[in-house]
Parts: sequence; structure tokens; C-alpha cells
Amino acid sequence: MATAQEVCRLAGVSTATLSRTLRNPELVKEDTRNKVFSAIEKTGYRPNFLASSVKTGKSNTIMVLVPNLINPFFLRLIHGIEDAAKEHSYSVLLCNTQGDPARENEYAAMTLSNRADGIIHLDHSFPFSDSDKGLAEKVPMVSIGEKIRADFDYPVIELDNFAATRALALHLVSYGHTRFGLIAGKKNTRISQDRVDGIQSVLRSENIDFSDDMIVGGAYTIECGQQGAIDLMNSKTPPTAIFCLSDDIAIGAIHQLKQMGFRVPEDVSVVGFDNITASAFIDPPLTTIDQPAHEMGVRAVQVLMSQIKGNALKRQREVLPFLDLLERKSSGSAVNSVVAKA
Amino acid sequence: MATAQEVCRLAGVSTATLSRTLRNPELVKEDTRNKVFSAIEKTGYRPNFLASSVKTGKSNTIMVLVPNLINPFFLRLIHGIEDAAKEHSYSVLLCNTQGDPARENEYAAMTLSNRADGIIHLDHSFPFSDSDKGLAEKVPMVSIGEKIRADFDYPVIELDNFAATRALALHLVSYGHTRFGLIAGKKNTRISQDRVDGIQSVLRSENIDFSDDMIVGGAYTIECGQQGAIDLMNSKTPPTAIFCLSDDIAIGAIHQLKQMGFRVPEDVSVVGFDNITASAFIDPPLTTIDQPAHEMGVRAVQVLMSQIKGNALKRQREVLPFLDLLERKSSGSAVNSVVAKA
DNA sequence: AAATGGACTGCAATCGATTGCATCAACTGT
DNA sequence: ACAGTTGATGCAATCGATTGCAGTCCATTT
Repeated sequence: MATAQEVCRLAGVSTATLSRTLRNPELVKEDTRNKVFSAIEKTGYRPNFLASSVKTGKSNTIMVLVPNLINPFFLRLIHGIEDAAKEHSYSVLLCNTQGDPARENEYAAMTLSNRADGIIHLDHSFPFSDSDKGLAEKVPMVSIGEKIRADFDYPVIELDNFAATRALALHLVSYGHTRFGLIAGKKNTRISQDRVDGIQSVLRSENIDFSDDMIVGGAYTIECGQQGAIDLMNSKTPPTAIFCLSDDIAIGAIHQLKQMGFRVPEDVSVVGFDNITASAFIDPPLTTIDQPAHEMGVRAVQVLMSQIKGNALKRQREVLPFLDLLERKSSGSAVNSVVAKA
Repeated sequence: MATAQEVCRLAGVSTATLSRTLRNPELVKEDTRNKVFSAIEKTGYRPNFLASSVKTGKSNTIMVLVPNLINPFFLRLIHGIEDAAKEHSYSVLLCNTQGDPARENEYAAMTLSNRADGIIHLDHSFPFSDSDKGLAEKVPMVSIGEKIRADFDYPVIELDNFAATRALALHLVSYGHTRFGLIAGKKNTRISQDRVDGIQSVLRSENIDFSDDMIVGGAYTIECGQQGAIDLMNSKTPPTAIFCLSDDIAIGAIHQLKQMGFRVPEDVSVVGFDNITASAFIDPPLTTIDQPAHEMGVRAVQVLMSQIKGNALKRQREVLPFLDLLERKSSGSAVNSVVAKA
């Protein structure tokens, strides 16, 4: 690779002019510029990204902390992040924390050594260790999903989970369901709470009982959906309709219900959350909430970039509306359910 | 953030000793080391990653070029890559080329400016533009899947596609199938060719005809699987068994076949390729080939690291065996197929 | 006691850019 | 014709590390 010196010698200019030609062309006279460009062309010179980064103190990189690469919802988020980052000439460092706090912390600490200019955080924990907390105060960060640490100032991009599950609940109530179950991803998170609250807000006004023991689950996985279906259907009052807090959970639940001899939706209705690609193609196609995943990723980058540029944060929470309730075939009337008759 | 100077002043040492304490501790006397460490602790100092990278010329980053973030198979690969990279203290720059050569080229060129030390390439094209080709010769690179440019020296990690589809074909033949269709991802690629050859090697020895017009498709997507099923079932001699070259394709095909009134596997058997998580949970559960995706990612990193460290390449192609033929419920006997009778 | 050698440590150059300041030429206005 | 601008360029310091070389100190050898 040609060095800057060679280019400069060939073009008959100083390194200062070389640098200006590339970064602030308007400061350089046109024919000088052309000389420089043709010298660059001839030598195949590329400015060393690392060197300019040391000097400017910006790595033009954002770090994405993701708990796993299985949940298809994260992929749509990452896709959005990637697109938006590219728009800003930023690169994306993908960090799979595997839900491990130590690993998460290790990655997050990399921002403290200029490895990245900011963090987009998809996990529902706090990525910095206590010892780094003080230092972390200056690291631009935005969370997607929910915010854990109230004592720490960073913005969050979230979905209007309350409204989304309200829509789902209204949908199921309109079919005449009165016995509900719910399979959660992570329990005791704000997301889960908001979603349960959304459901309750509908059921209460309909005087339908929905108690905590009808909430099972604990992971956003297919396997969790299977186990959740087993638990719910074996309870004293098995539900005729099941809210699944992700499409993966719903896929597992439907699979298990069929395995157990229940028809979906004739005996049990199942609704999901996320709208992953596969959910339109399972049997029956899944009724679900379409999340604006790509847009959430894009917004996260925008907010982060504005932090990186040093702007004050305008809003601490940004709540996006859900896109749509997709009514497909996994939900329907409860009148002929063998479960209800039992 | 504390600077190196402060740490040095506090510890009463030079920056040289600071650096050595962190990078080559064995060169520093123990009590000096301790003084340095406690000064680091006190100040919260972190060495600037960018600065050390300029000096060493290594960015400790590998770039992963991926055509999309939809195909779940890529995710397992990326997972493996990430794990292995972390093992080597390397970070992963995720670059979504979206199948666009311009975008791909733009990313690849970043290695030329020390943005990354090497490339792992999951697309089936050649990431560098012709003008960069000369420069690219020195960039460590490894491809996963297949190699496109014969004139360019870089290693490939591939699956034994031939053996895999042979296993699938033997499986289907043992059920008595004689009329086959195939829905490909990208046609005219080495992968597709090898897979078709594997099938042919079985069918020829059974004297079963399998002509090119029974090969449809063109993308590794669910939608392509749907369209492929339509095309195949509307042909003059519709097949009783369909090879799908990815699980996503198979999911689309099965969905479509059911839509068209065919039973799977009673009328038409469908087999997939990849073993993504969802494929065990669709109806019917998919017979498929389990690819060692994680391991392929890991191997790719190992080979790349050895290139980065300057070792000569030992093998140009590394062919991994497939893990398993998972016989599930989407494939079965052809005797009662309405398709065969028609 | 002098010489040898090994273990530590510091000085200062270096990596490859960016950028404030100085310089110089050309142009403007009076 | 001359002072004052303006525009374009170069000089050299700087970013924050790493590292070759040289110097110091102390223990060992003869």
C-alpha cells in the first residue's frame, strides 16, 4: 500500500494538503485537488482509518449489544441499525452478549477505550459493571426495548406495548373468549408488565378474571412456548386463548397444542407478538402484532448519533406505536372449544 | 478519562513501562508492576485502542460480509464467528451487503484502510471491485460456502453438499419416490451444482430420470419456496418429492402445497436443508440436513487468523461433513399419493 | 577489585493521519 | 502604488500508544 509520503511527493504537495483534499476539499484549489486525486489514483493510496481516528478521537463505530442471534426480531432491529449507521458513515460492531453479564460488561468496557463511539443496547440489563459506572456516564448509549437503571441517564426507544396487547385482547374478547393464559418472555421486566397491563385494562372493563397464575414462561424461545402450553393446559382452568409475548413462543405453543390434541384456533386461540417472517407460514398462520423493528433500529441510531455529536438529549423515552394487528388464522371463536366445555 | 501521563506521574514511571506492564508484564519488575496497576486503578485509565492499533497496524477486527440478515443459517454462522473471534480478542464488524455489489465493494474496501484485518465472506460473489483487485491481494480473506474467483487465492470453508443431498436422495428413494422436483436458492452456483450432482448420482444409479426443468427457484426465501411449489405442481409431471435447498424454501413450499390441497407427506414429500430452529416446529416437522453452521464459522475464523498472523495457507478448500440427516415427518411413502395417481 | 552479564527502565523516534498558525501570492480598493 | 484582504499552502505540533536502543544497577564470576 502506498503511503501518504509517496502520494505527496508525486503530487508535489504537503501531507496537510493531502488531508484537506480528502476531508475539506473546499479549502483546496481545484487544480491542486486534481493533482492530488490523480496521484492517489496512481498509487492506490487509502488513508489509514486508524490514524485519523486517533487524531479525531472518533472511531466512527457503534457497538450493538445483543443478547442472542436467535430471536428474529433482533435481526430486523440490527438490519435497521446497520442501514442507518451506514447512512452516517458509521460501522456496526456486533457483540453477542449471550445474556452473560460478564460478557456484556467486557464489551461495554470497550467503548471506554475508544473502540466505539456509542452503544445500542438490546438487552434488558445494564451493560456496565459498577466499577465502570462512573466512566460510563460519558459514553453515549441508547437502549431499545426498555430501561433498567433509573439512576442512569440514557434514552430508550420502546414500543407502545400497552396499546399493542390491548389490541390483541380486544380482538380475542370480540371472539368471545373469557379464559386467558399468557406465556411471557422475561418476567418482571417493564415490557412484560406493560403488556400484561394492556391486557388487564381490557379484561377488567369486561369483568373477566385474569390472575397471575395464568402467566407462565420465562424466555423468548420456541421451547419456552412448548413448555408454557403444557403448563397452561394442565392448570385447573385451561385457557381458550393464549397470549404469547413473542412469535417464537407462539410457534412453540401451537406446535405443542397440536401435539396435545387441541385444534388451533377451534379449541385454543393463540396470538403472538413481533411478526417474524415465518409466522405467516406456519399452520395455522399466526395472528400477531407487527412491530416497527427496522424503524426502531433507525431511530436508535439517530438518537445515538445526536448524542455522539454532543447534543443534549431531547427525550428520555421515545415510544413508537405498533404497526398493525395482523389477524390471521390462529385466533377465532371460542364457541366450539372442547376446552371451554370441559 | 485519565490519560497515560497522569497514570505515569502517579506511578512514577515512564509511558514505556506503562505500556510494557500492560502488554508484556514479564518485562517489568513485580513491584513496579504493582505501582502501575494501582495507579491505573486509581485513575480509571484505559489504553486507547485506536492509538495502539495505529502503531501496531492491526485493528483486531474482522469484517463479516453477509448478504442478508434474514436467512437463519447465516445467524448460526455469525454466532460461530463471533464466538471464535472473541476467543482471539477480535471484534466483529457486521456488514450487511444486501446482495448489492456496490455496497459489498464499499465494505470490502474498508479493509484497505486498516478498518479491519481480514474478511469473512458469506456471499457468493467477489467483494472487491476490479480497481481494488490488486490491492486486495494482500487482504486476508476466507469465504464460507463457495468460491467464485478461481484466479484469486483465498480459502473456502464449505459443506460436503454432494454427500448431503445424496443422503436426502437415498432417503426419498427408499420411500419409493420416482418423480422429483427441486427448488434451488441461487442457481448456477457451485453449491447448487454440487447438491444437484449429489442427487443425480443417486437417481442415475436407480435409473430415475431427473431433468433440468424440474429445477426451479432462485432465492433462499420462503416466498421463493411458495412460488417453486406452484411451478413444480403445475408442470406436466408434478413430483411426489421435492428437494428444497434451504429450510426457508421448504417452509414456503409446504405452506403452499397445503394451500393447494396437497397433503405433506402423504401426497408430496418435502425435504429441506440447513436445520434452522423453526423447522422442527412446523407442521409437519421438516426432514432436513443439519449443517455444522457454528463450526463453519469457527473454522473460518481460525483460518483467517492464521492468514492474519502471516502463515501460509495450508489448504485452499476445507470441506466439512454434514452433521446429520434429520428424518422428521415431512417425508414419507409415495404409495398413496394422489399426485402419483394423477 | 574489576569485569561480565542480566534484569529493569527511560529516552525518544515512530505509526499515519489532522490542524492551528504562519507564510506568501494575488487581488481589492482608494 | 500601497496597505489590507482573501485564499491557498506548508510547517510542525499533536493524538496516544509501541518499541529499539541505551543506560543504570546489582549480582555473579574470576
